[in-house]
Amino acid sequence: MPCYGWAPVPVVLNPEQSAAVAHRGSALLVLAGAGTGKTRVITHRVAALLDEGIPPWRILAVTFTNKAAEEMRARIDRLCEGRHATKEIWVGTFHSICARLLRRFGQPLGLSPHFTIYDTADSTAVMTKVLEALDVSDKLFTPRGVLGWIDRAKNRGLGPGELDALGVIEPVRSVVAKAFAAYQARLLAANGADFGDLIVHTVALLRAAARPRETAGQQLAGDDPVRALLHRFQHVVVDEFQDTNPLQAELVDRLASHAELCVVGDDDQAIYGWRGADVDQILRFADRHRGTHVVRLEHNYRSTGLILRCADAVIRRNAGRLGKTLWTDAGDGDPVRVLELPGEREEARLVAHEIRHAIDDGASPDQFAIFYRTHAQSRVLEDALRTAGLGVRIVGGVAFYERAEIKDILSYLVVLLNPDSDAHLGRILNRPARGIGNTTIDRLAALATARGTSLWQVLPAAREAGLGAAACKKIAGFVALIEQLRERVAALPLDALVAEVVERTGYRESLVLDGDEESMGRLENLQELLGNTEEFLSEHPGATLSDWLEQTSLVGGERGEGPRAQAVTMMTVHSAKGLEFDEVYLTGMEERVFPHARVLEDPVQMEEERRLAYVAITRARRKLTLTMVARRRIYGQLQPGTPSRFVLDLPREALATAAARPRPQPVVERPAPRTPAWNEDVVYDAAPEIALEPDELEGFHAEVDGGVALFVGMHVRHKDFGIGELVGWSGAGRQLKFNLRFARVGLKTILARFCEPV
DNA sequence: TGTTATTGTGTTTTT
DNA sequence: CACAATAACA
Repeated sequence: MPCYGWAPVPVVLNPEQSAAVAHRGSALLVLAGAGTGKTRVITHRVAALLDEGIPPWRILAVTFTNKAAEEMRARIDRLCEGRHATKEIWVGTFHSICARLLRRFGQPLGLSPHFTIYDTADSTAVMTKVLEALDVSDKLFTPRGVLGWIDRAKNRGLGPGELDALGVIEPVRSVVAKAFAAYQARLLAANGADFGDLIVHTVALLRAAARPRETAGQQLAGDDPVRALLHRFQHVVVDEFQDTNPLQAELVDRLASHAELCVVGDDDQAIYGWRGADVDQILRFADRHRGTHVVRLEHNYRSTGLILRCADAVIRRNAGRLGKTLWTDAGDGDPVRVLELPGEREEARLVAHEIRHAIDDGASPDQFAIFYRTHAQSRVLEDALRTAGLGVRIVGGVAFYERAEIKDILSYLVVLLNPDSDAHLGRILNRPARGIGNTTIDRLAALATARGTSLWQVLPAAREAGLGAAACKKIAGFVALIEQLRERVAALPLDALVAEVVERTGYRESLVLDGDEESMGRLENLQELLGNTEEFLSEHPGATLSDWLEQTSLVGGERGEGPRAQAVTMMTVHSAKGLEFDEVYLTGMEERVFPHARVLEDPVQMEEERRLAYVAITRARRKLTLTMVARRRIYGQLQPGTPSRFVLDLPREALATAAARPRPQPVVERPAPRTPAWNEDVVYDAAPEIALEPDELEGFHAEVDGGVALFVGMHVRHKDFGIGELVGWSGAGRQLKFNLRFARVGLKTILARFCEPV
């Protein structure tokens, strides 16, 4: 992830940052507010360690997202400028680091080096089979629900027999326990691991290696490489520590068992509680590590004063926080805007329209970001941006890699490396249709179960499964196809291999023969997959199939074409964590959207939602616009929208108003020095004094006349006066009047029908 | 056995 | 409203 535009970051580290960089000799906890130079501290710390002579391979840096890992590596490289072999530093996400370790050392656990990482869809497919076999009510036990319990168990390091700790009540507990065990057995037999397993298995390895040798078994004795791993790292740095779950915390502790540990985090940005993350990890860190040194970073270098005021107004209403207050010396900056529009199309058009104009005036597209709470909101926005001729880059999104045709081809690729992966083999056996029907597959699966082997193993024995000659012939053809392709894996470069799979399996041909619109779309998607593969190969020369599969399962994707600098970025607020942009549009600021309908009843989740809003606001450097709509389509039904409580929490003097009220001066003031709240009782901020009443928002309402969304600040052309800025309006229809400010003639009130939108 | 129509069904967020 | 799972068809 590049650095977006300018940043008013001082050349020299401030005293707190320096302290965090320089501290040695005990565990270090850096409590770093948004935009306070957290990544800077980490990268400088790593660079300093290298300068002190620590070998790069003895340093480990862990992040949560691949974007963060990429950026961190890039910044370390830049800082070290060829002075050190930075390639040898281990930088990665929890999951990628664990996958790497398991490929190398996972054999004792039953994982071969080419084990398959199961994504959510793969796991669901397996669990569906498991529940069918258990013959339990599929109303009461959905694959998703059971997997949810299993995931929660894994996040806390619990096995099928330890579900009590989760507080699962009885009929559920025993069913989940059975399903859990059966699911793990299937995954292991298929040489597969789901996301949670990556951590679970790695911790198991490290636990075993840490035990005294006599109990650890033969193969772990002596020059055990895993044991060596425990001594490998001298320094471990963990970013976004507030989002670790208990098992990940154990993983960190073990990897750092002979290292100095530095964790960086912000309790106000903990937004992954639903995934098992537990802020307690950060709260209890000092208890687990004696002599922990704590550094707090509160000086914000990212955002302007009024943006920070808004952020503070939102987050201060949370009770359970350590209580930081960000401050800046950057000045107020532009007021934050709140705009209401009639519907989501208008909302999208407004955003597109404004960005279009800014770009026409010379702004760079990558300065802009559009955030939303859920992916479902992205579609309308994407359409509007494309209509406005803007390049779009969508992070995550209605995942490209989850589309049927993509999953099919990727399943072929998985099978080429790991034919025992039943879930993937079962998926492609008859895709494209080659006359291997469900009954055939069911019988083969039954035989595999009876023999305790994988599906692939029984394919040559199709006859013994009671199948007719025709079916056997087709199976044999399929086996031959896969085996031919397997021979090509080592022979072809990655992109050629993928192309060959699309071709030789007859997949492309079947789509071409179909010829309808949908199939054409699928063909395009396959083309895009090929493009992504080529891009990956050029970024990672010599990458193997294994590398590519890991990338697709762990990294997910970005959608959009063209160079990044030419595109506006769209993403969920969750994906935005850790990033920053000059100008941010935060859309869908309505109750039931953000905060999401599902959290309204639960105060704990509501606090997380509030932190999410805080994260969103603090991404903006210079300009922040919040939009909300009067009516939104949910479930295909028009639903009235009410302003988000987070909007109502904003201090009115930080907002742009229709009446262009004189702007007050106060920035967030430097807070009085406070004794560190660390490990004491939580500090509660004083009650907020200013907040918006719902009716105060009226001045912001935008309206639509003739299909054009109106909003304060938009530009309008008049044939005599030229271009003017809209400062307000009155009336409606033919009587709609604009209050406009023109550069030459100043303020004018003009009938709207004499003006046209620019 | 494979394709198509219909009826449910359900939606946060991610590695 | 979309999409998936099911039912009815060819």
